[in-house]
Amino acid sequence: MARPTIADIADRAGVSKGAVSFALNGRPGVSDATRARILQIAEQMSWRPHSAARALGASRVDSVGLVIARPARTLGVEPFFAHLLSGLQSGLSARSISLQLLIVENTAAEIEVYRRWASEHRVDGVILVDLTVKDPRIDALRELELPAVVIGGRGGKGALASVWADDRDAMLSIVDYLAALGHRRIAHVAGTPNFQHTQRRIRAVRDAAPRLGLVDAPSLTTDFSDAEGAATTRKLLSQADRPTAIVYDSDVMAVAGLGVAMEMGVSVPGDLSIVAFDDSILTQLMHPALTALSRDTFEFGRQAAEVLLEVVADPAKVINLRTADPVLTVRESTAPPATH
Amino acid sequence: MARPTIADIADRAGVSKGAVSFALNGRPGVSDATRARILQIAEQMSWRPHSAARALGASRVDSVGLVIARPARTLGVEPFFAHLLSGLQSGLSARSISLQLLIVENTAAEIEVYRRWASEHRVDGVILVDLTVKDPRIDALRELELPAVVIGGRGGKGALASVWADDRDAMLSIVDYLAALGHRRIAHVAGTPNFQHTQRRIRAVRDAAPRLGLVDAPSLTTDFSDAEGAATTRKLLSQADRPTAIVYDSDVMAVAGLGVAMEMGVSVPGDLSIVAFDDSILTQLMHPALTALSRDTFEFGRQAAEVLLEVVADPAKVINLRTADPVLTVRESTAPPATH
DNA sequence: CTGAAGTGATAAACCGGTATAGCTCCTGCA
DNA sequence: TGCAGGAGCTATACCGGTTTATCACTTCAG
Repeated sequence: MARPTIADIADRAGVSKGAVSFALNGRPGVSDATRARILQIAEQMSWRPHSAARALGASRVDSVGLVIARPARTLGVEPFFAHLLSGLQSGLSARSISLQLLIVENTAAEIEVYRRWASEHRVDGVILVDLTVKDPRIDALRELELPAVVIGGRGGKGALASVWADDRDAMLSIVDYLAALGHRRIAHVAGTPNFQHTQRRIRAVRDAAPRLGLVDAPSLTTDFSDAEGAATTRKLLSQADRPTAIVYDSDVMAVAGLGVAMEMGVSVPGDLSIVAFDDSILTQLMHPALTALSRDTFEFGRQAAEVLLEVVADPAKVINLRTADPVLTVRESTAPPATH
Repeated sequence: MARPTIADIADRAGVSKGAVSFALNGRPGVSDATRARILQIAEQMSWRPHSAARALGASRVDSVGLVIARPARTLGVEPFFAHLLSGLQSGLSARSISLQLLIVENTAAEIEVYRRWASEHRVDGVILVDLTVKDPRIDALRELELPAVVIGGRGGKGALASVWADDRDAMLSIVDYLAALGHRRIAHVAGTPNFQHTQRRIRAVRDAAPRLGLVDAPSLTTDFSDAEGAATTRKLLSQADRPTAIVYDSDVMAVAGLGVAMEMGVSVPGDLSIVAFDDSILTQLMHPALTALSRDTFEFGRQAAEVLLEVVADPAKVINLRTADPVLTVRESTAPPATH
């Protein structure tokens, strides 16, 4: 017999389909002896529930979705998503819930996917990444009544559950460290301005500047690409009063920045300190290796999965979980500024 | 009405459920007029099929799976999977088939996933990557009767469909180019020896050596990590007769190798030419930018998706599709060897 | 004029589970 | 002795589609 159904098990055990269902789902209604017998037969026939049948009856599909709205070209270089995925799966596998992944070009397409998933009952809930200012996805998901958890930002006014890290504190820890080394001209090469976390990081730099006596602390926004990271660095290093330290919002941009420094004959960390707001193997492949802020992205994903499952189980619940703070891993790209 | 079913549509149209099903699936049994009316009502009620219900009835779930058996840590740096995913989706989205992604630690876990997916009817077929010599997954999938397409290798003796690129020709194009530049001492830092493509590349180097008059052409295997890439490079460059050119099986190892060369005072491309057997943004971030073999991974994924859908539709079909040959993108890391 | 074939539809079975109403014992208590 | 109540199980409806058997009716060939 290729793929046994509960009817087959019921036959063999000499009981009804209902009894088998009760036994397999650990609910009352069968004696311990019968339950044991049924479980043994199921095991022996290597029975597994047909996911579609279960979904149809129980109106849950044991599957959650993740849509990433970024051009594929910029993906993959950053290990962020790979780690996040692993973490998510680790959190989901406990209850053997599967993950649907979709990469789309933009937010409009992403919302369209949610709409389709909701109407086709393909997922029980979704995970939101790259939260933007006034993010249209929040309203869309609420309207669709699709359970969701936001990663890396707050889910709007009491709307969606979220798992977030404190970007502000993280950025402050970087700027504090650089200031302690003696830097007073610190620049910030930021990401896309419409991302919430970009805004928070920019604000953190701006707010810290007076307290630390920074002469100048500009935040320049980019599109997160290596090209703009390089171009912005070139601009910064061409100024009369060039910064003695630059903080990059991503490791890719930091690497691009390092390349520009070398190309312009600016020594790192002698003339310029570099910090990446994100860690990966990239930062360690460089010479000098880059000082970077390490986040436990795997754990991040794991927690997000758990929160999502809670929200799926009880959509009324609103959870805002703050994860462990990221830590600054100091390597070779930071040093006190040259005295002149 | 939140989520209309075909019964609702049938009510409104004044026909039976069956007629609605026929109309929506474009099969005979209803008149053109009725069909048009039903389609219009469905559209107006923004009806979408309930995926589980359809799966249960039609015994296909419109979903395929991809399992990647690699530690998450080594993923993500290479954009290979991100591009492959996008390509796969592009090929699947046409028939709105969704993709299940799972990252696991090893092949045993991967096979376990296939077993589960098959018995739970979660996917119609799977995509296999990282084919090894005597790959146990092939037999497992055949036994499970799960349609599959192999990416980057042949699917065994007439067993599984495959989409593959010619690694041998690609490697030859690299070695030919280096030999034409004048290099006679060429080393090959290969990946894991149990991967089929590693074997093919090693064989290609070995076979080409006599024809090109290479003095020495060792292939050294690694675990694909930056650490082993660096260590192997260190060993090669410490030899009395060090190679004047090194070909790396991955871009990450090539970057690590470049770092070692710099650290040992070996100038690139003056004293050493470097080629990466895989392209990505990484190679372009370096100084010098690395000469690399570019493959159209997106297209690769798209074709794999199409082949898989054909195999799902007709499991008896065996397709072996050879994709476009990769091309060598020459950048700054290759030059004729120094004369001494 | 009759029978065969074709068209456009319906009703009902079915896919493989879950949920529920109801039935049969058995036990305990008044 | 009677009856409430619970344990243990069965029968059946149901989820939302697909598929098949069947049927009424038209058309057309013989």
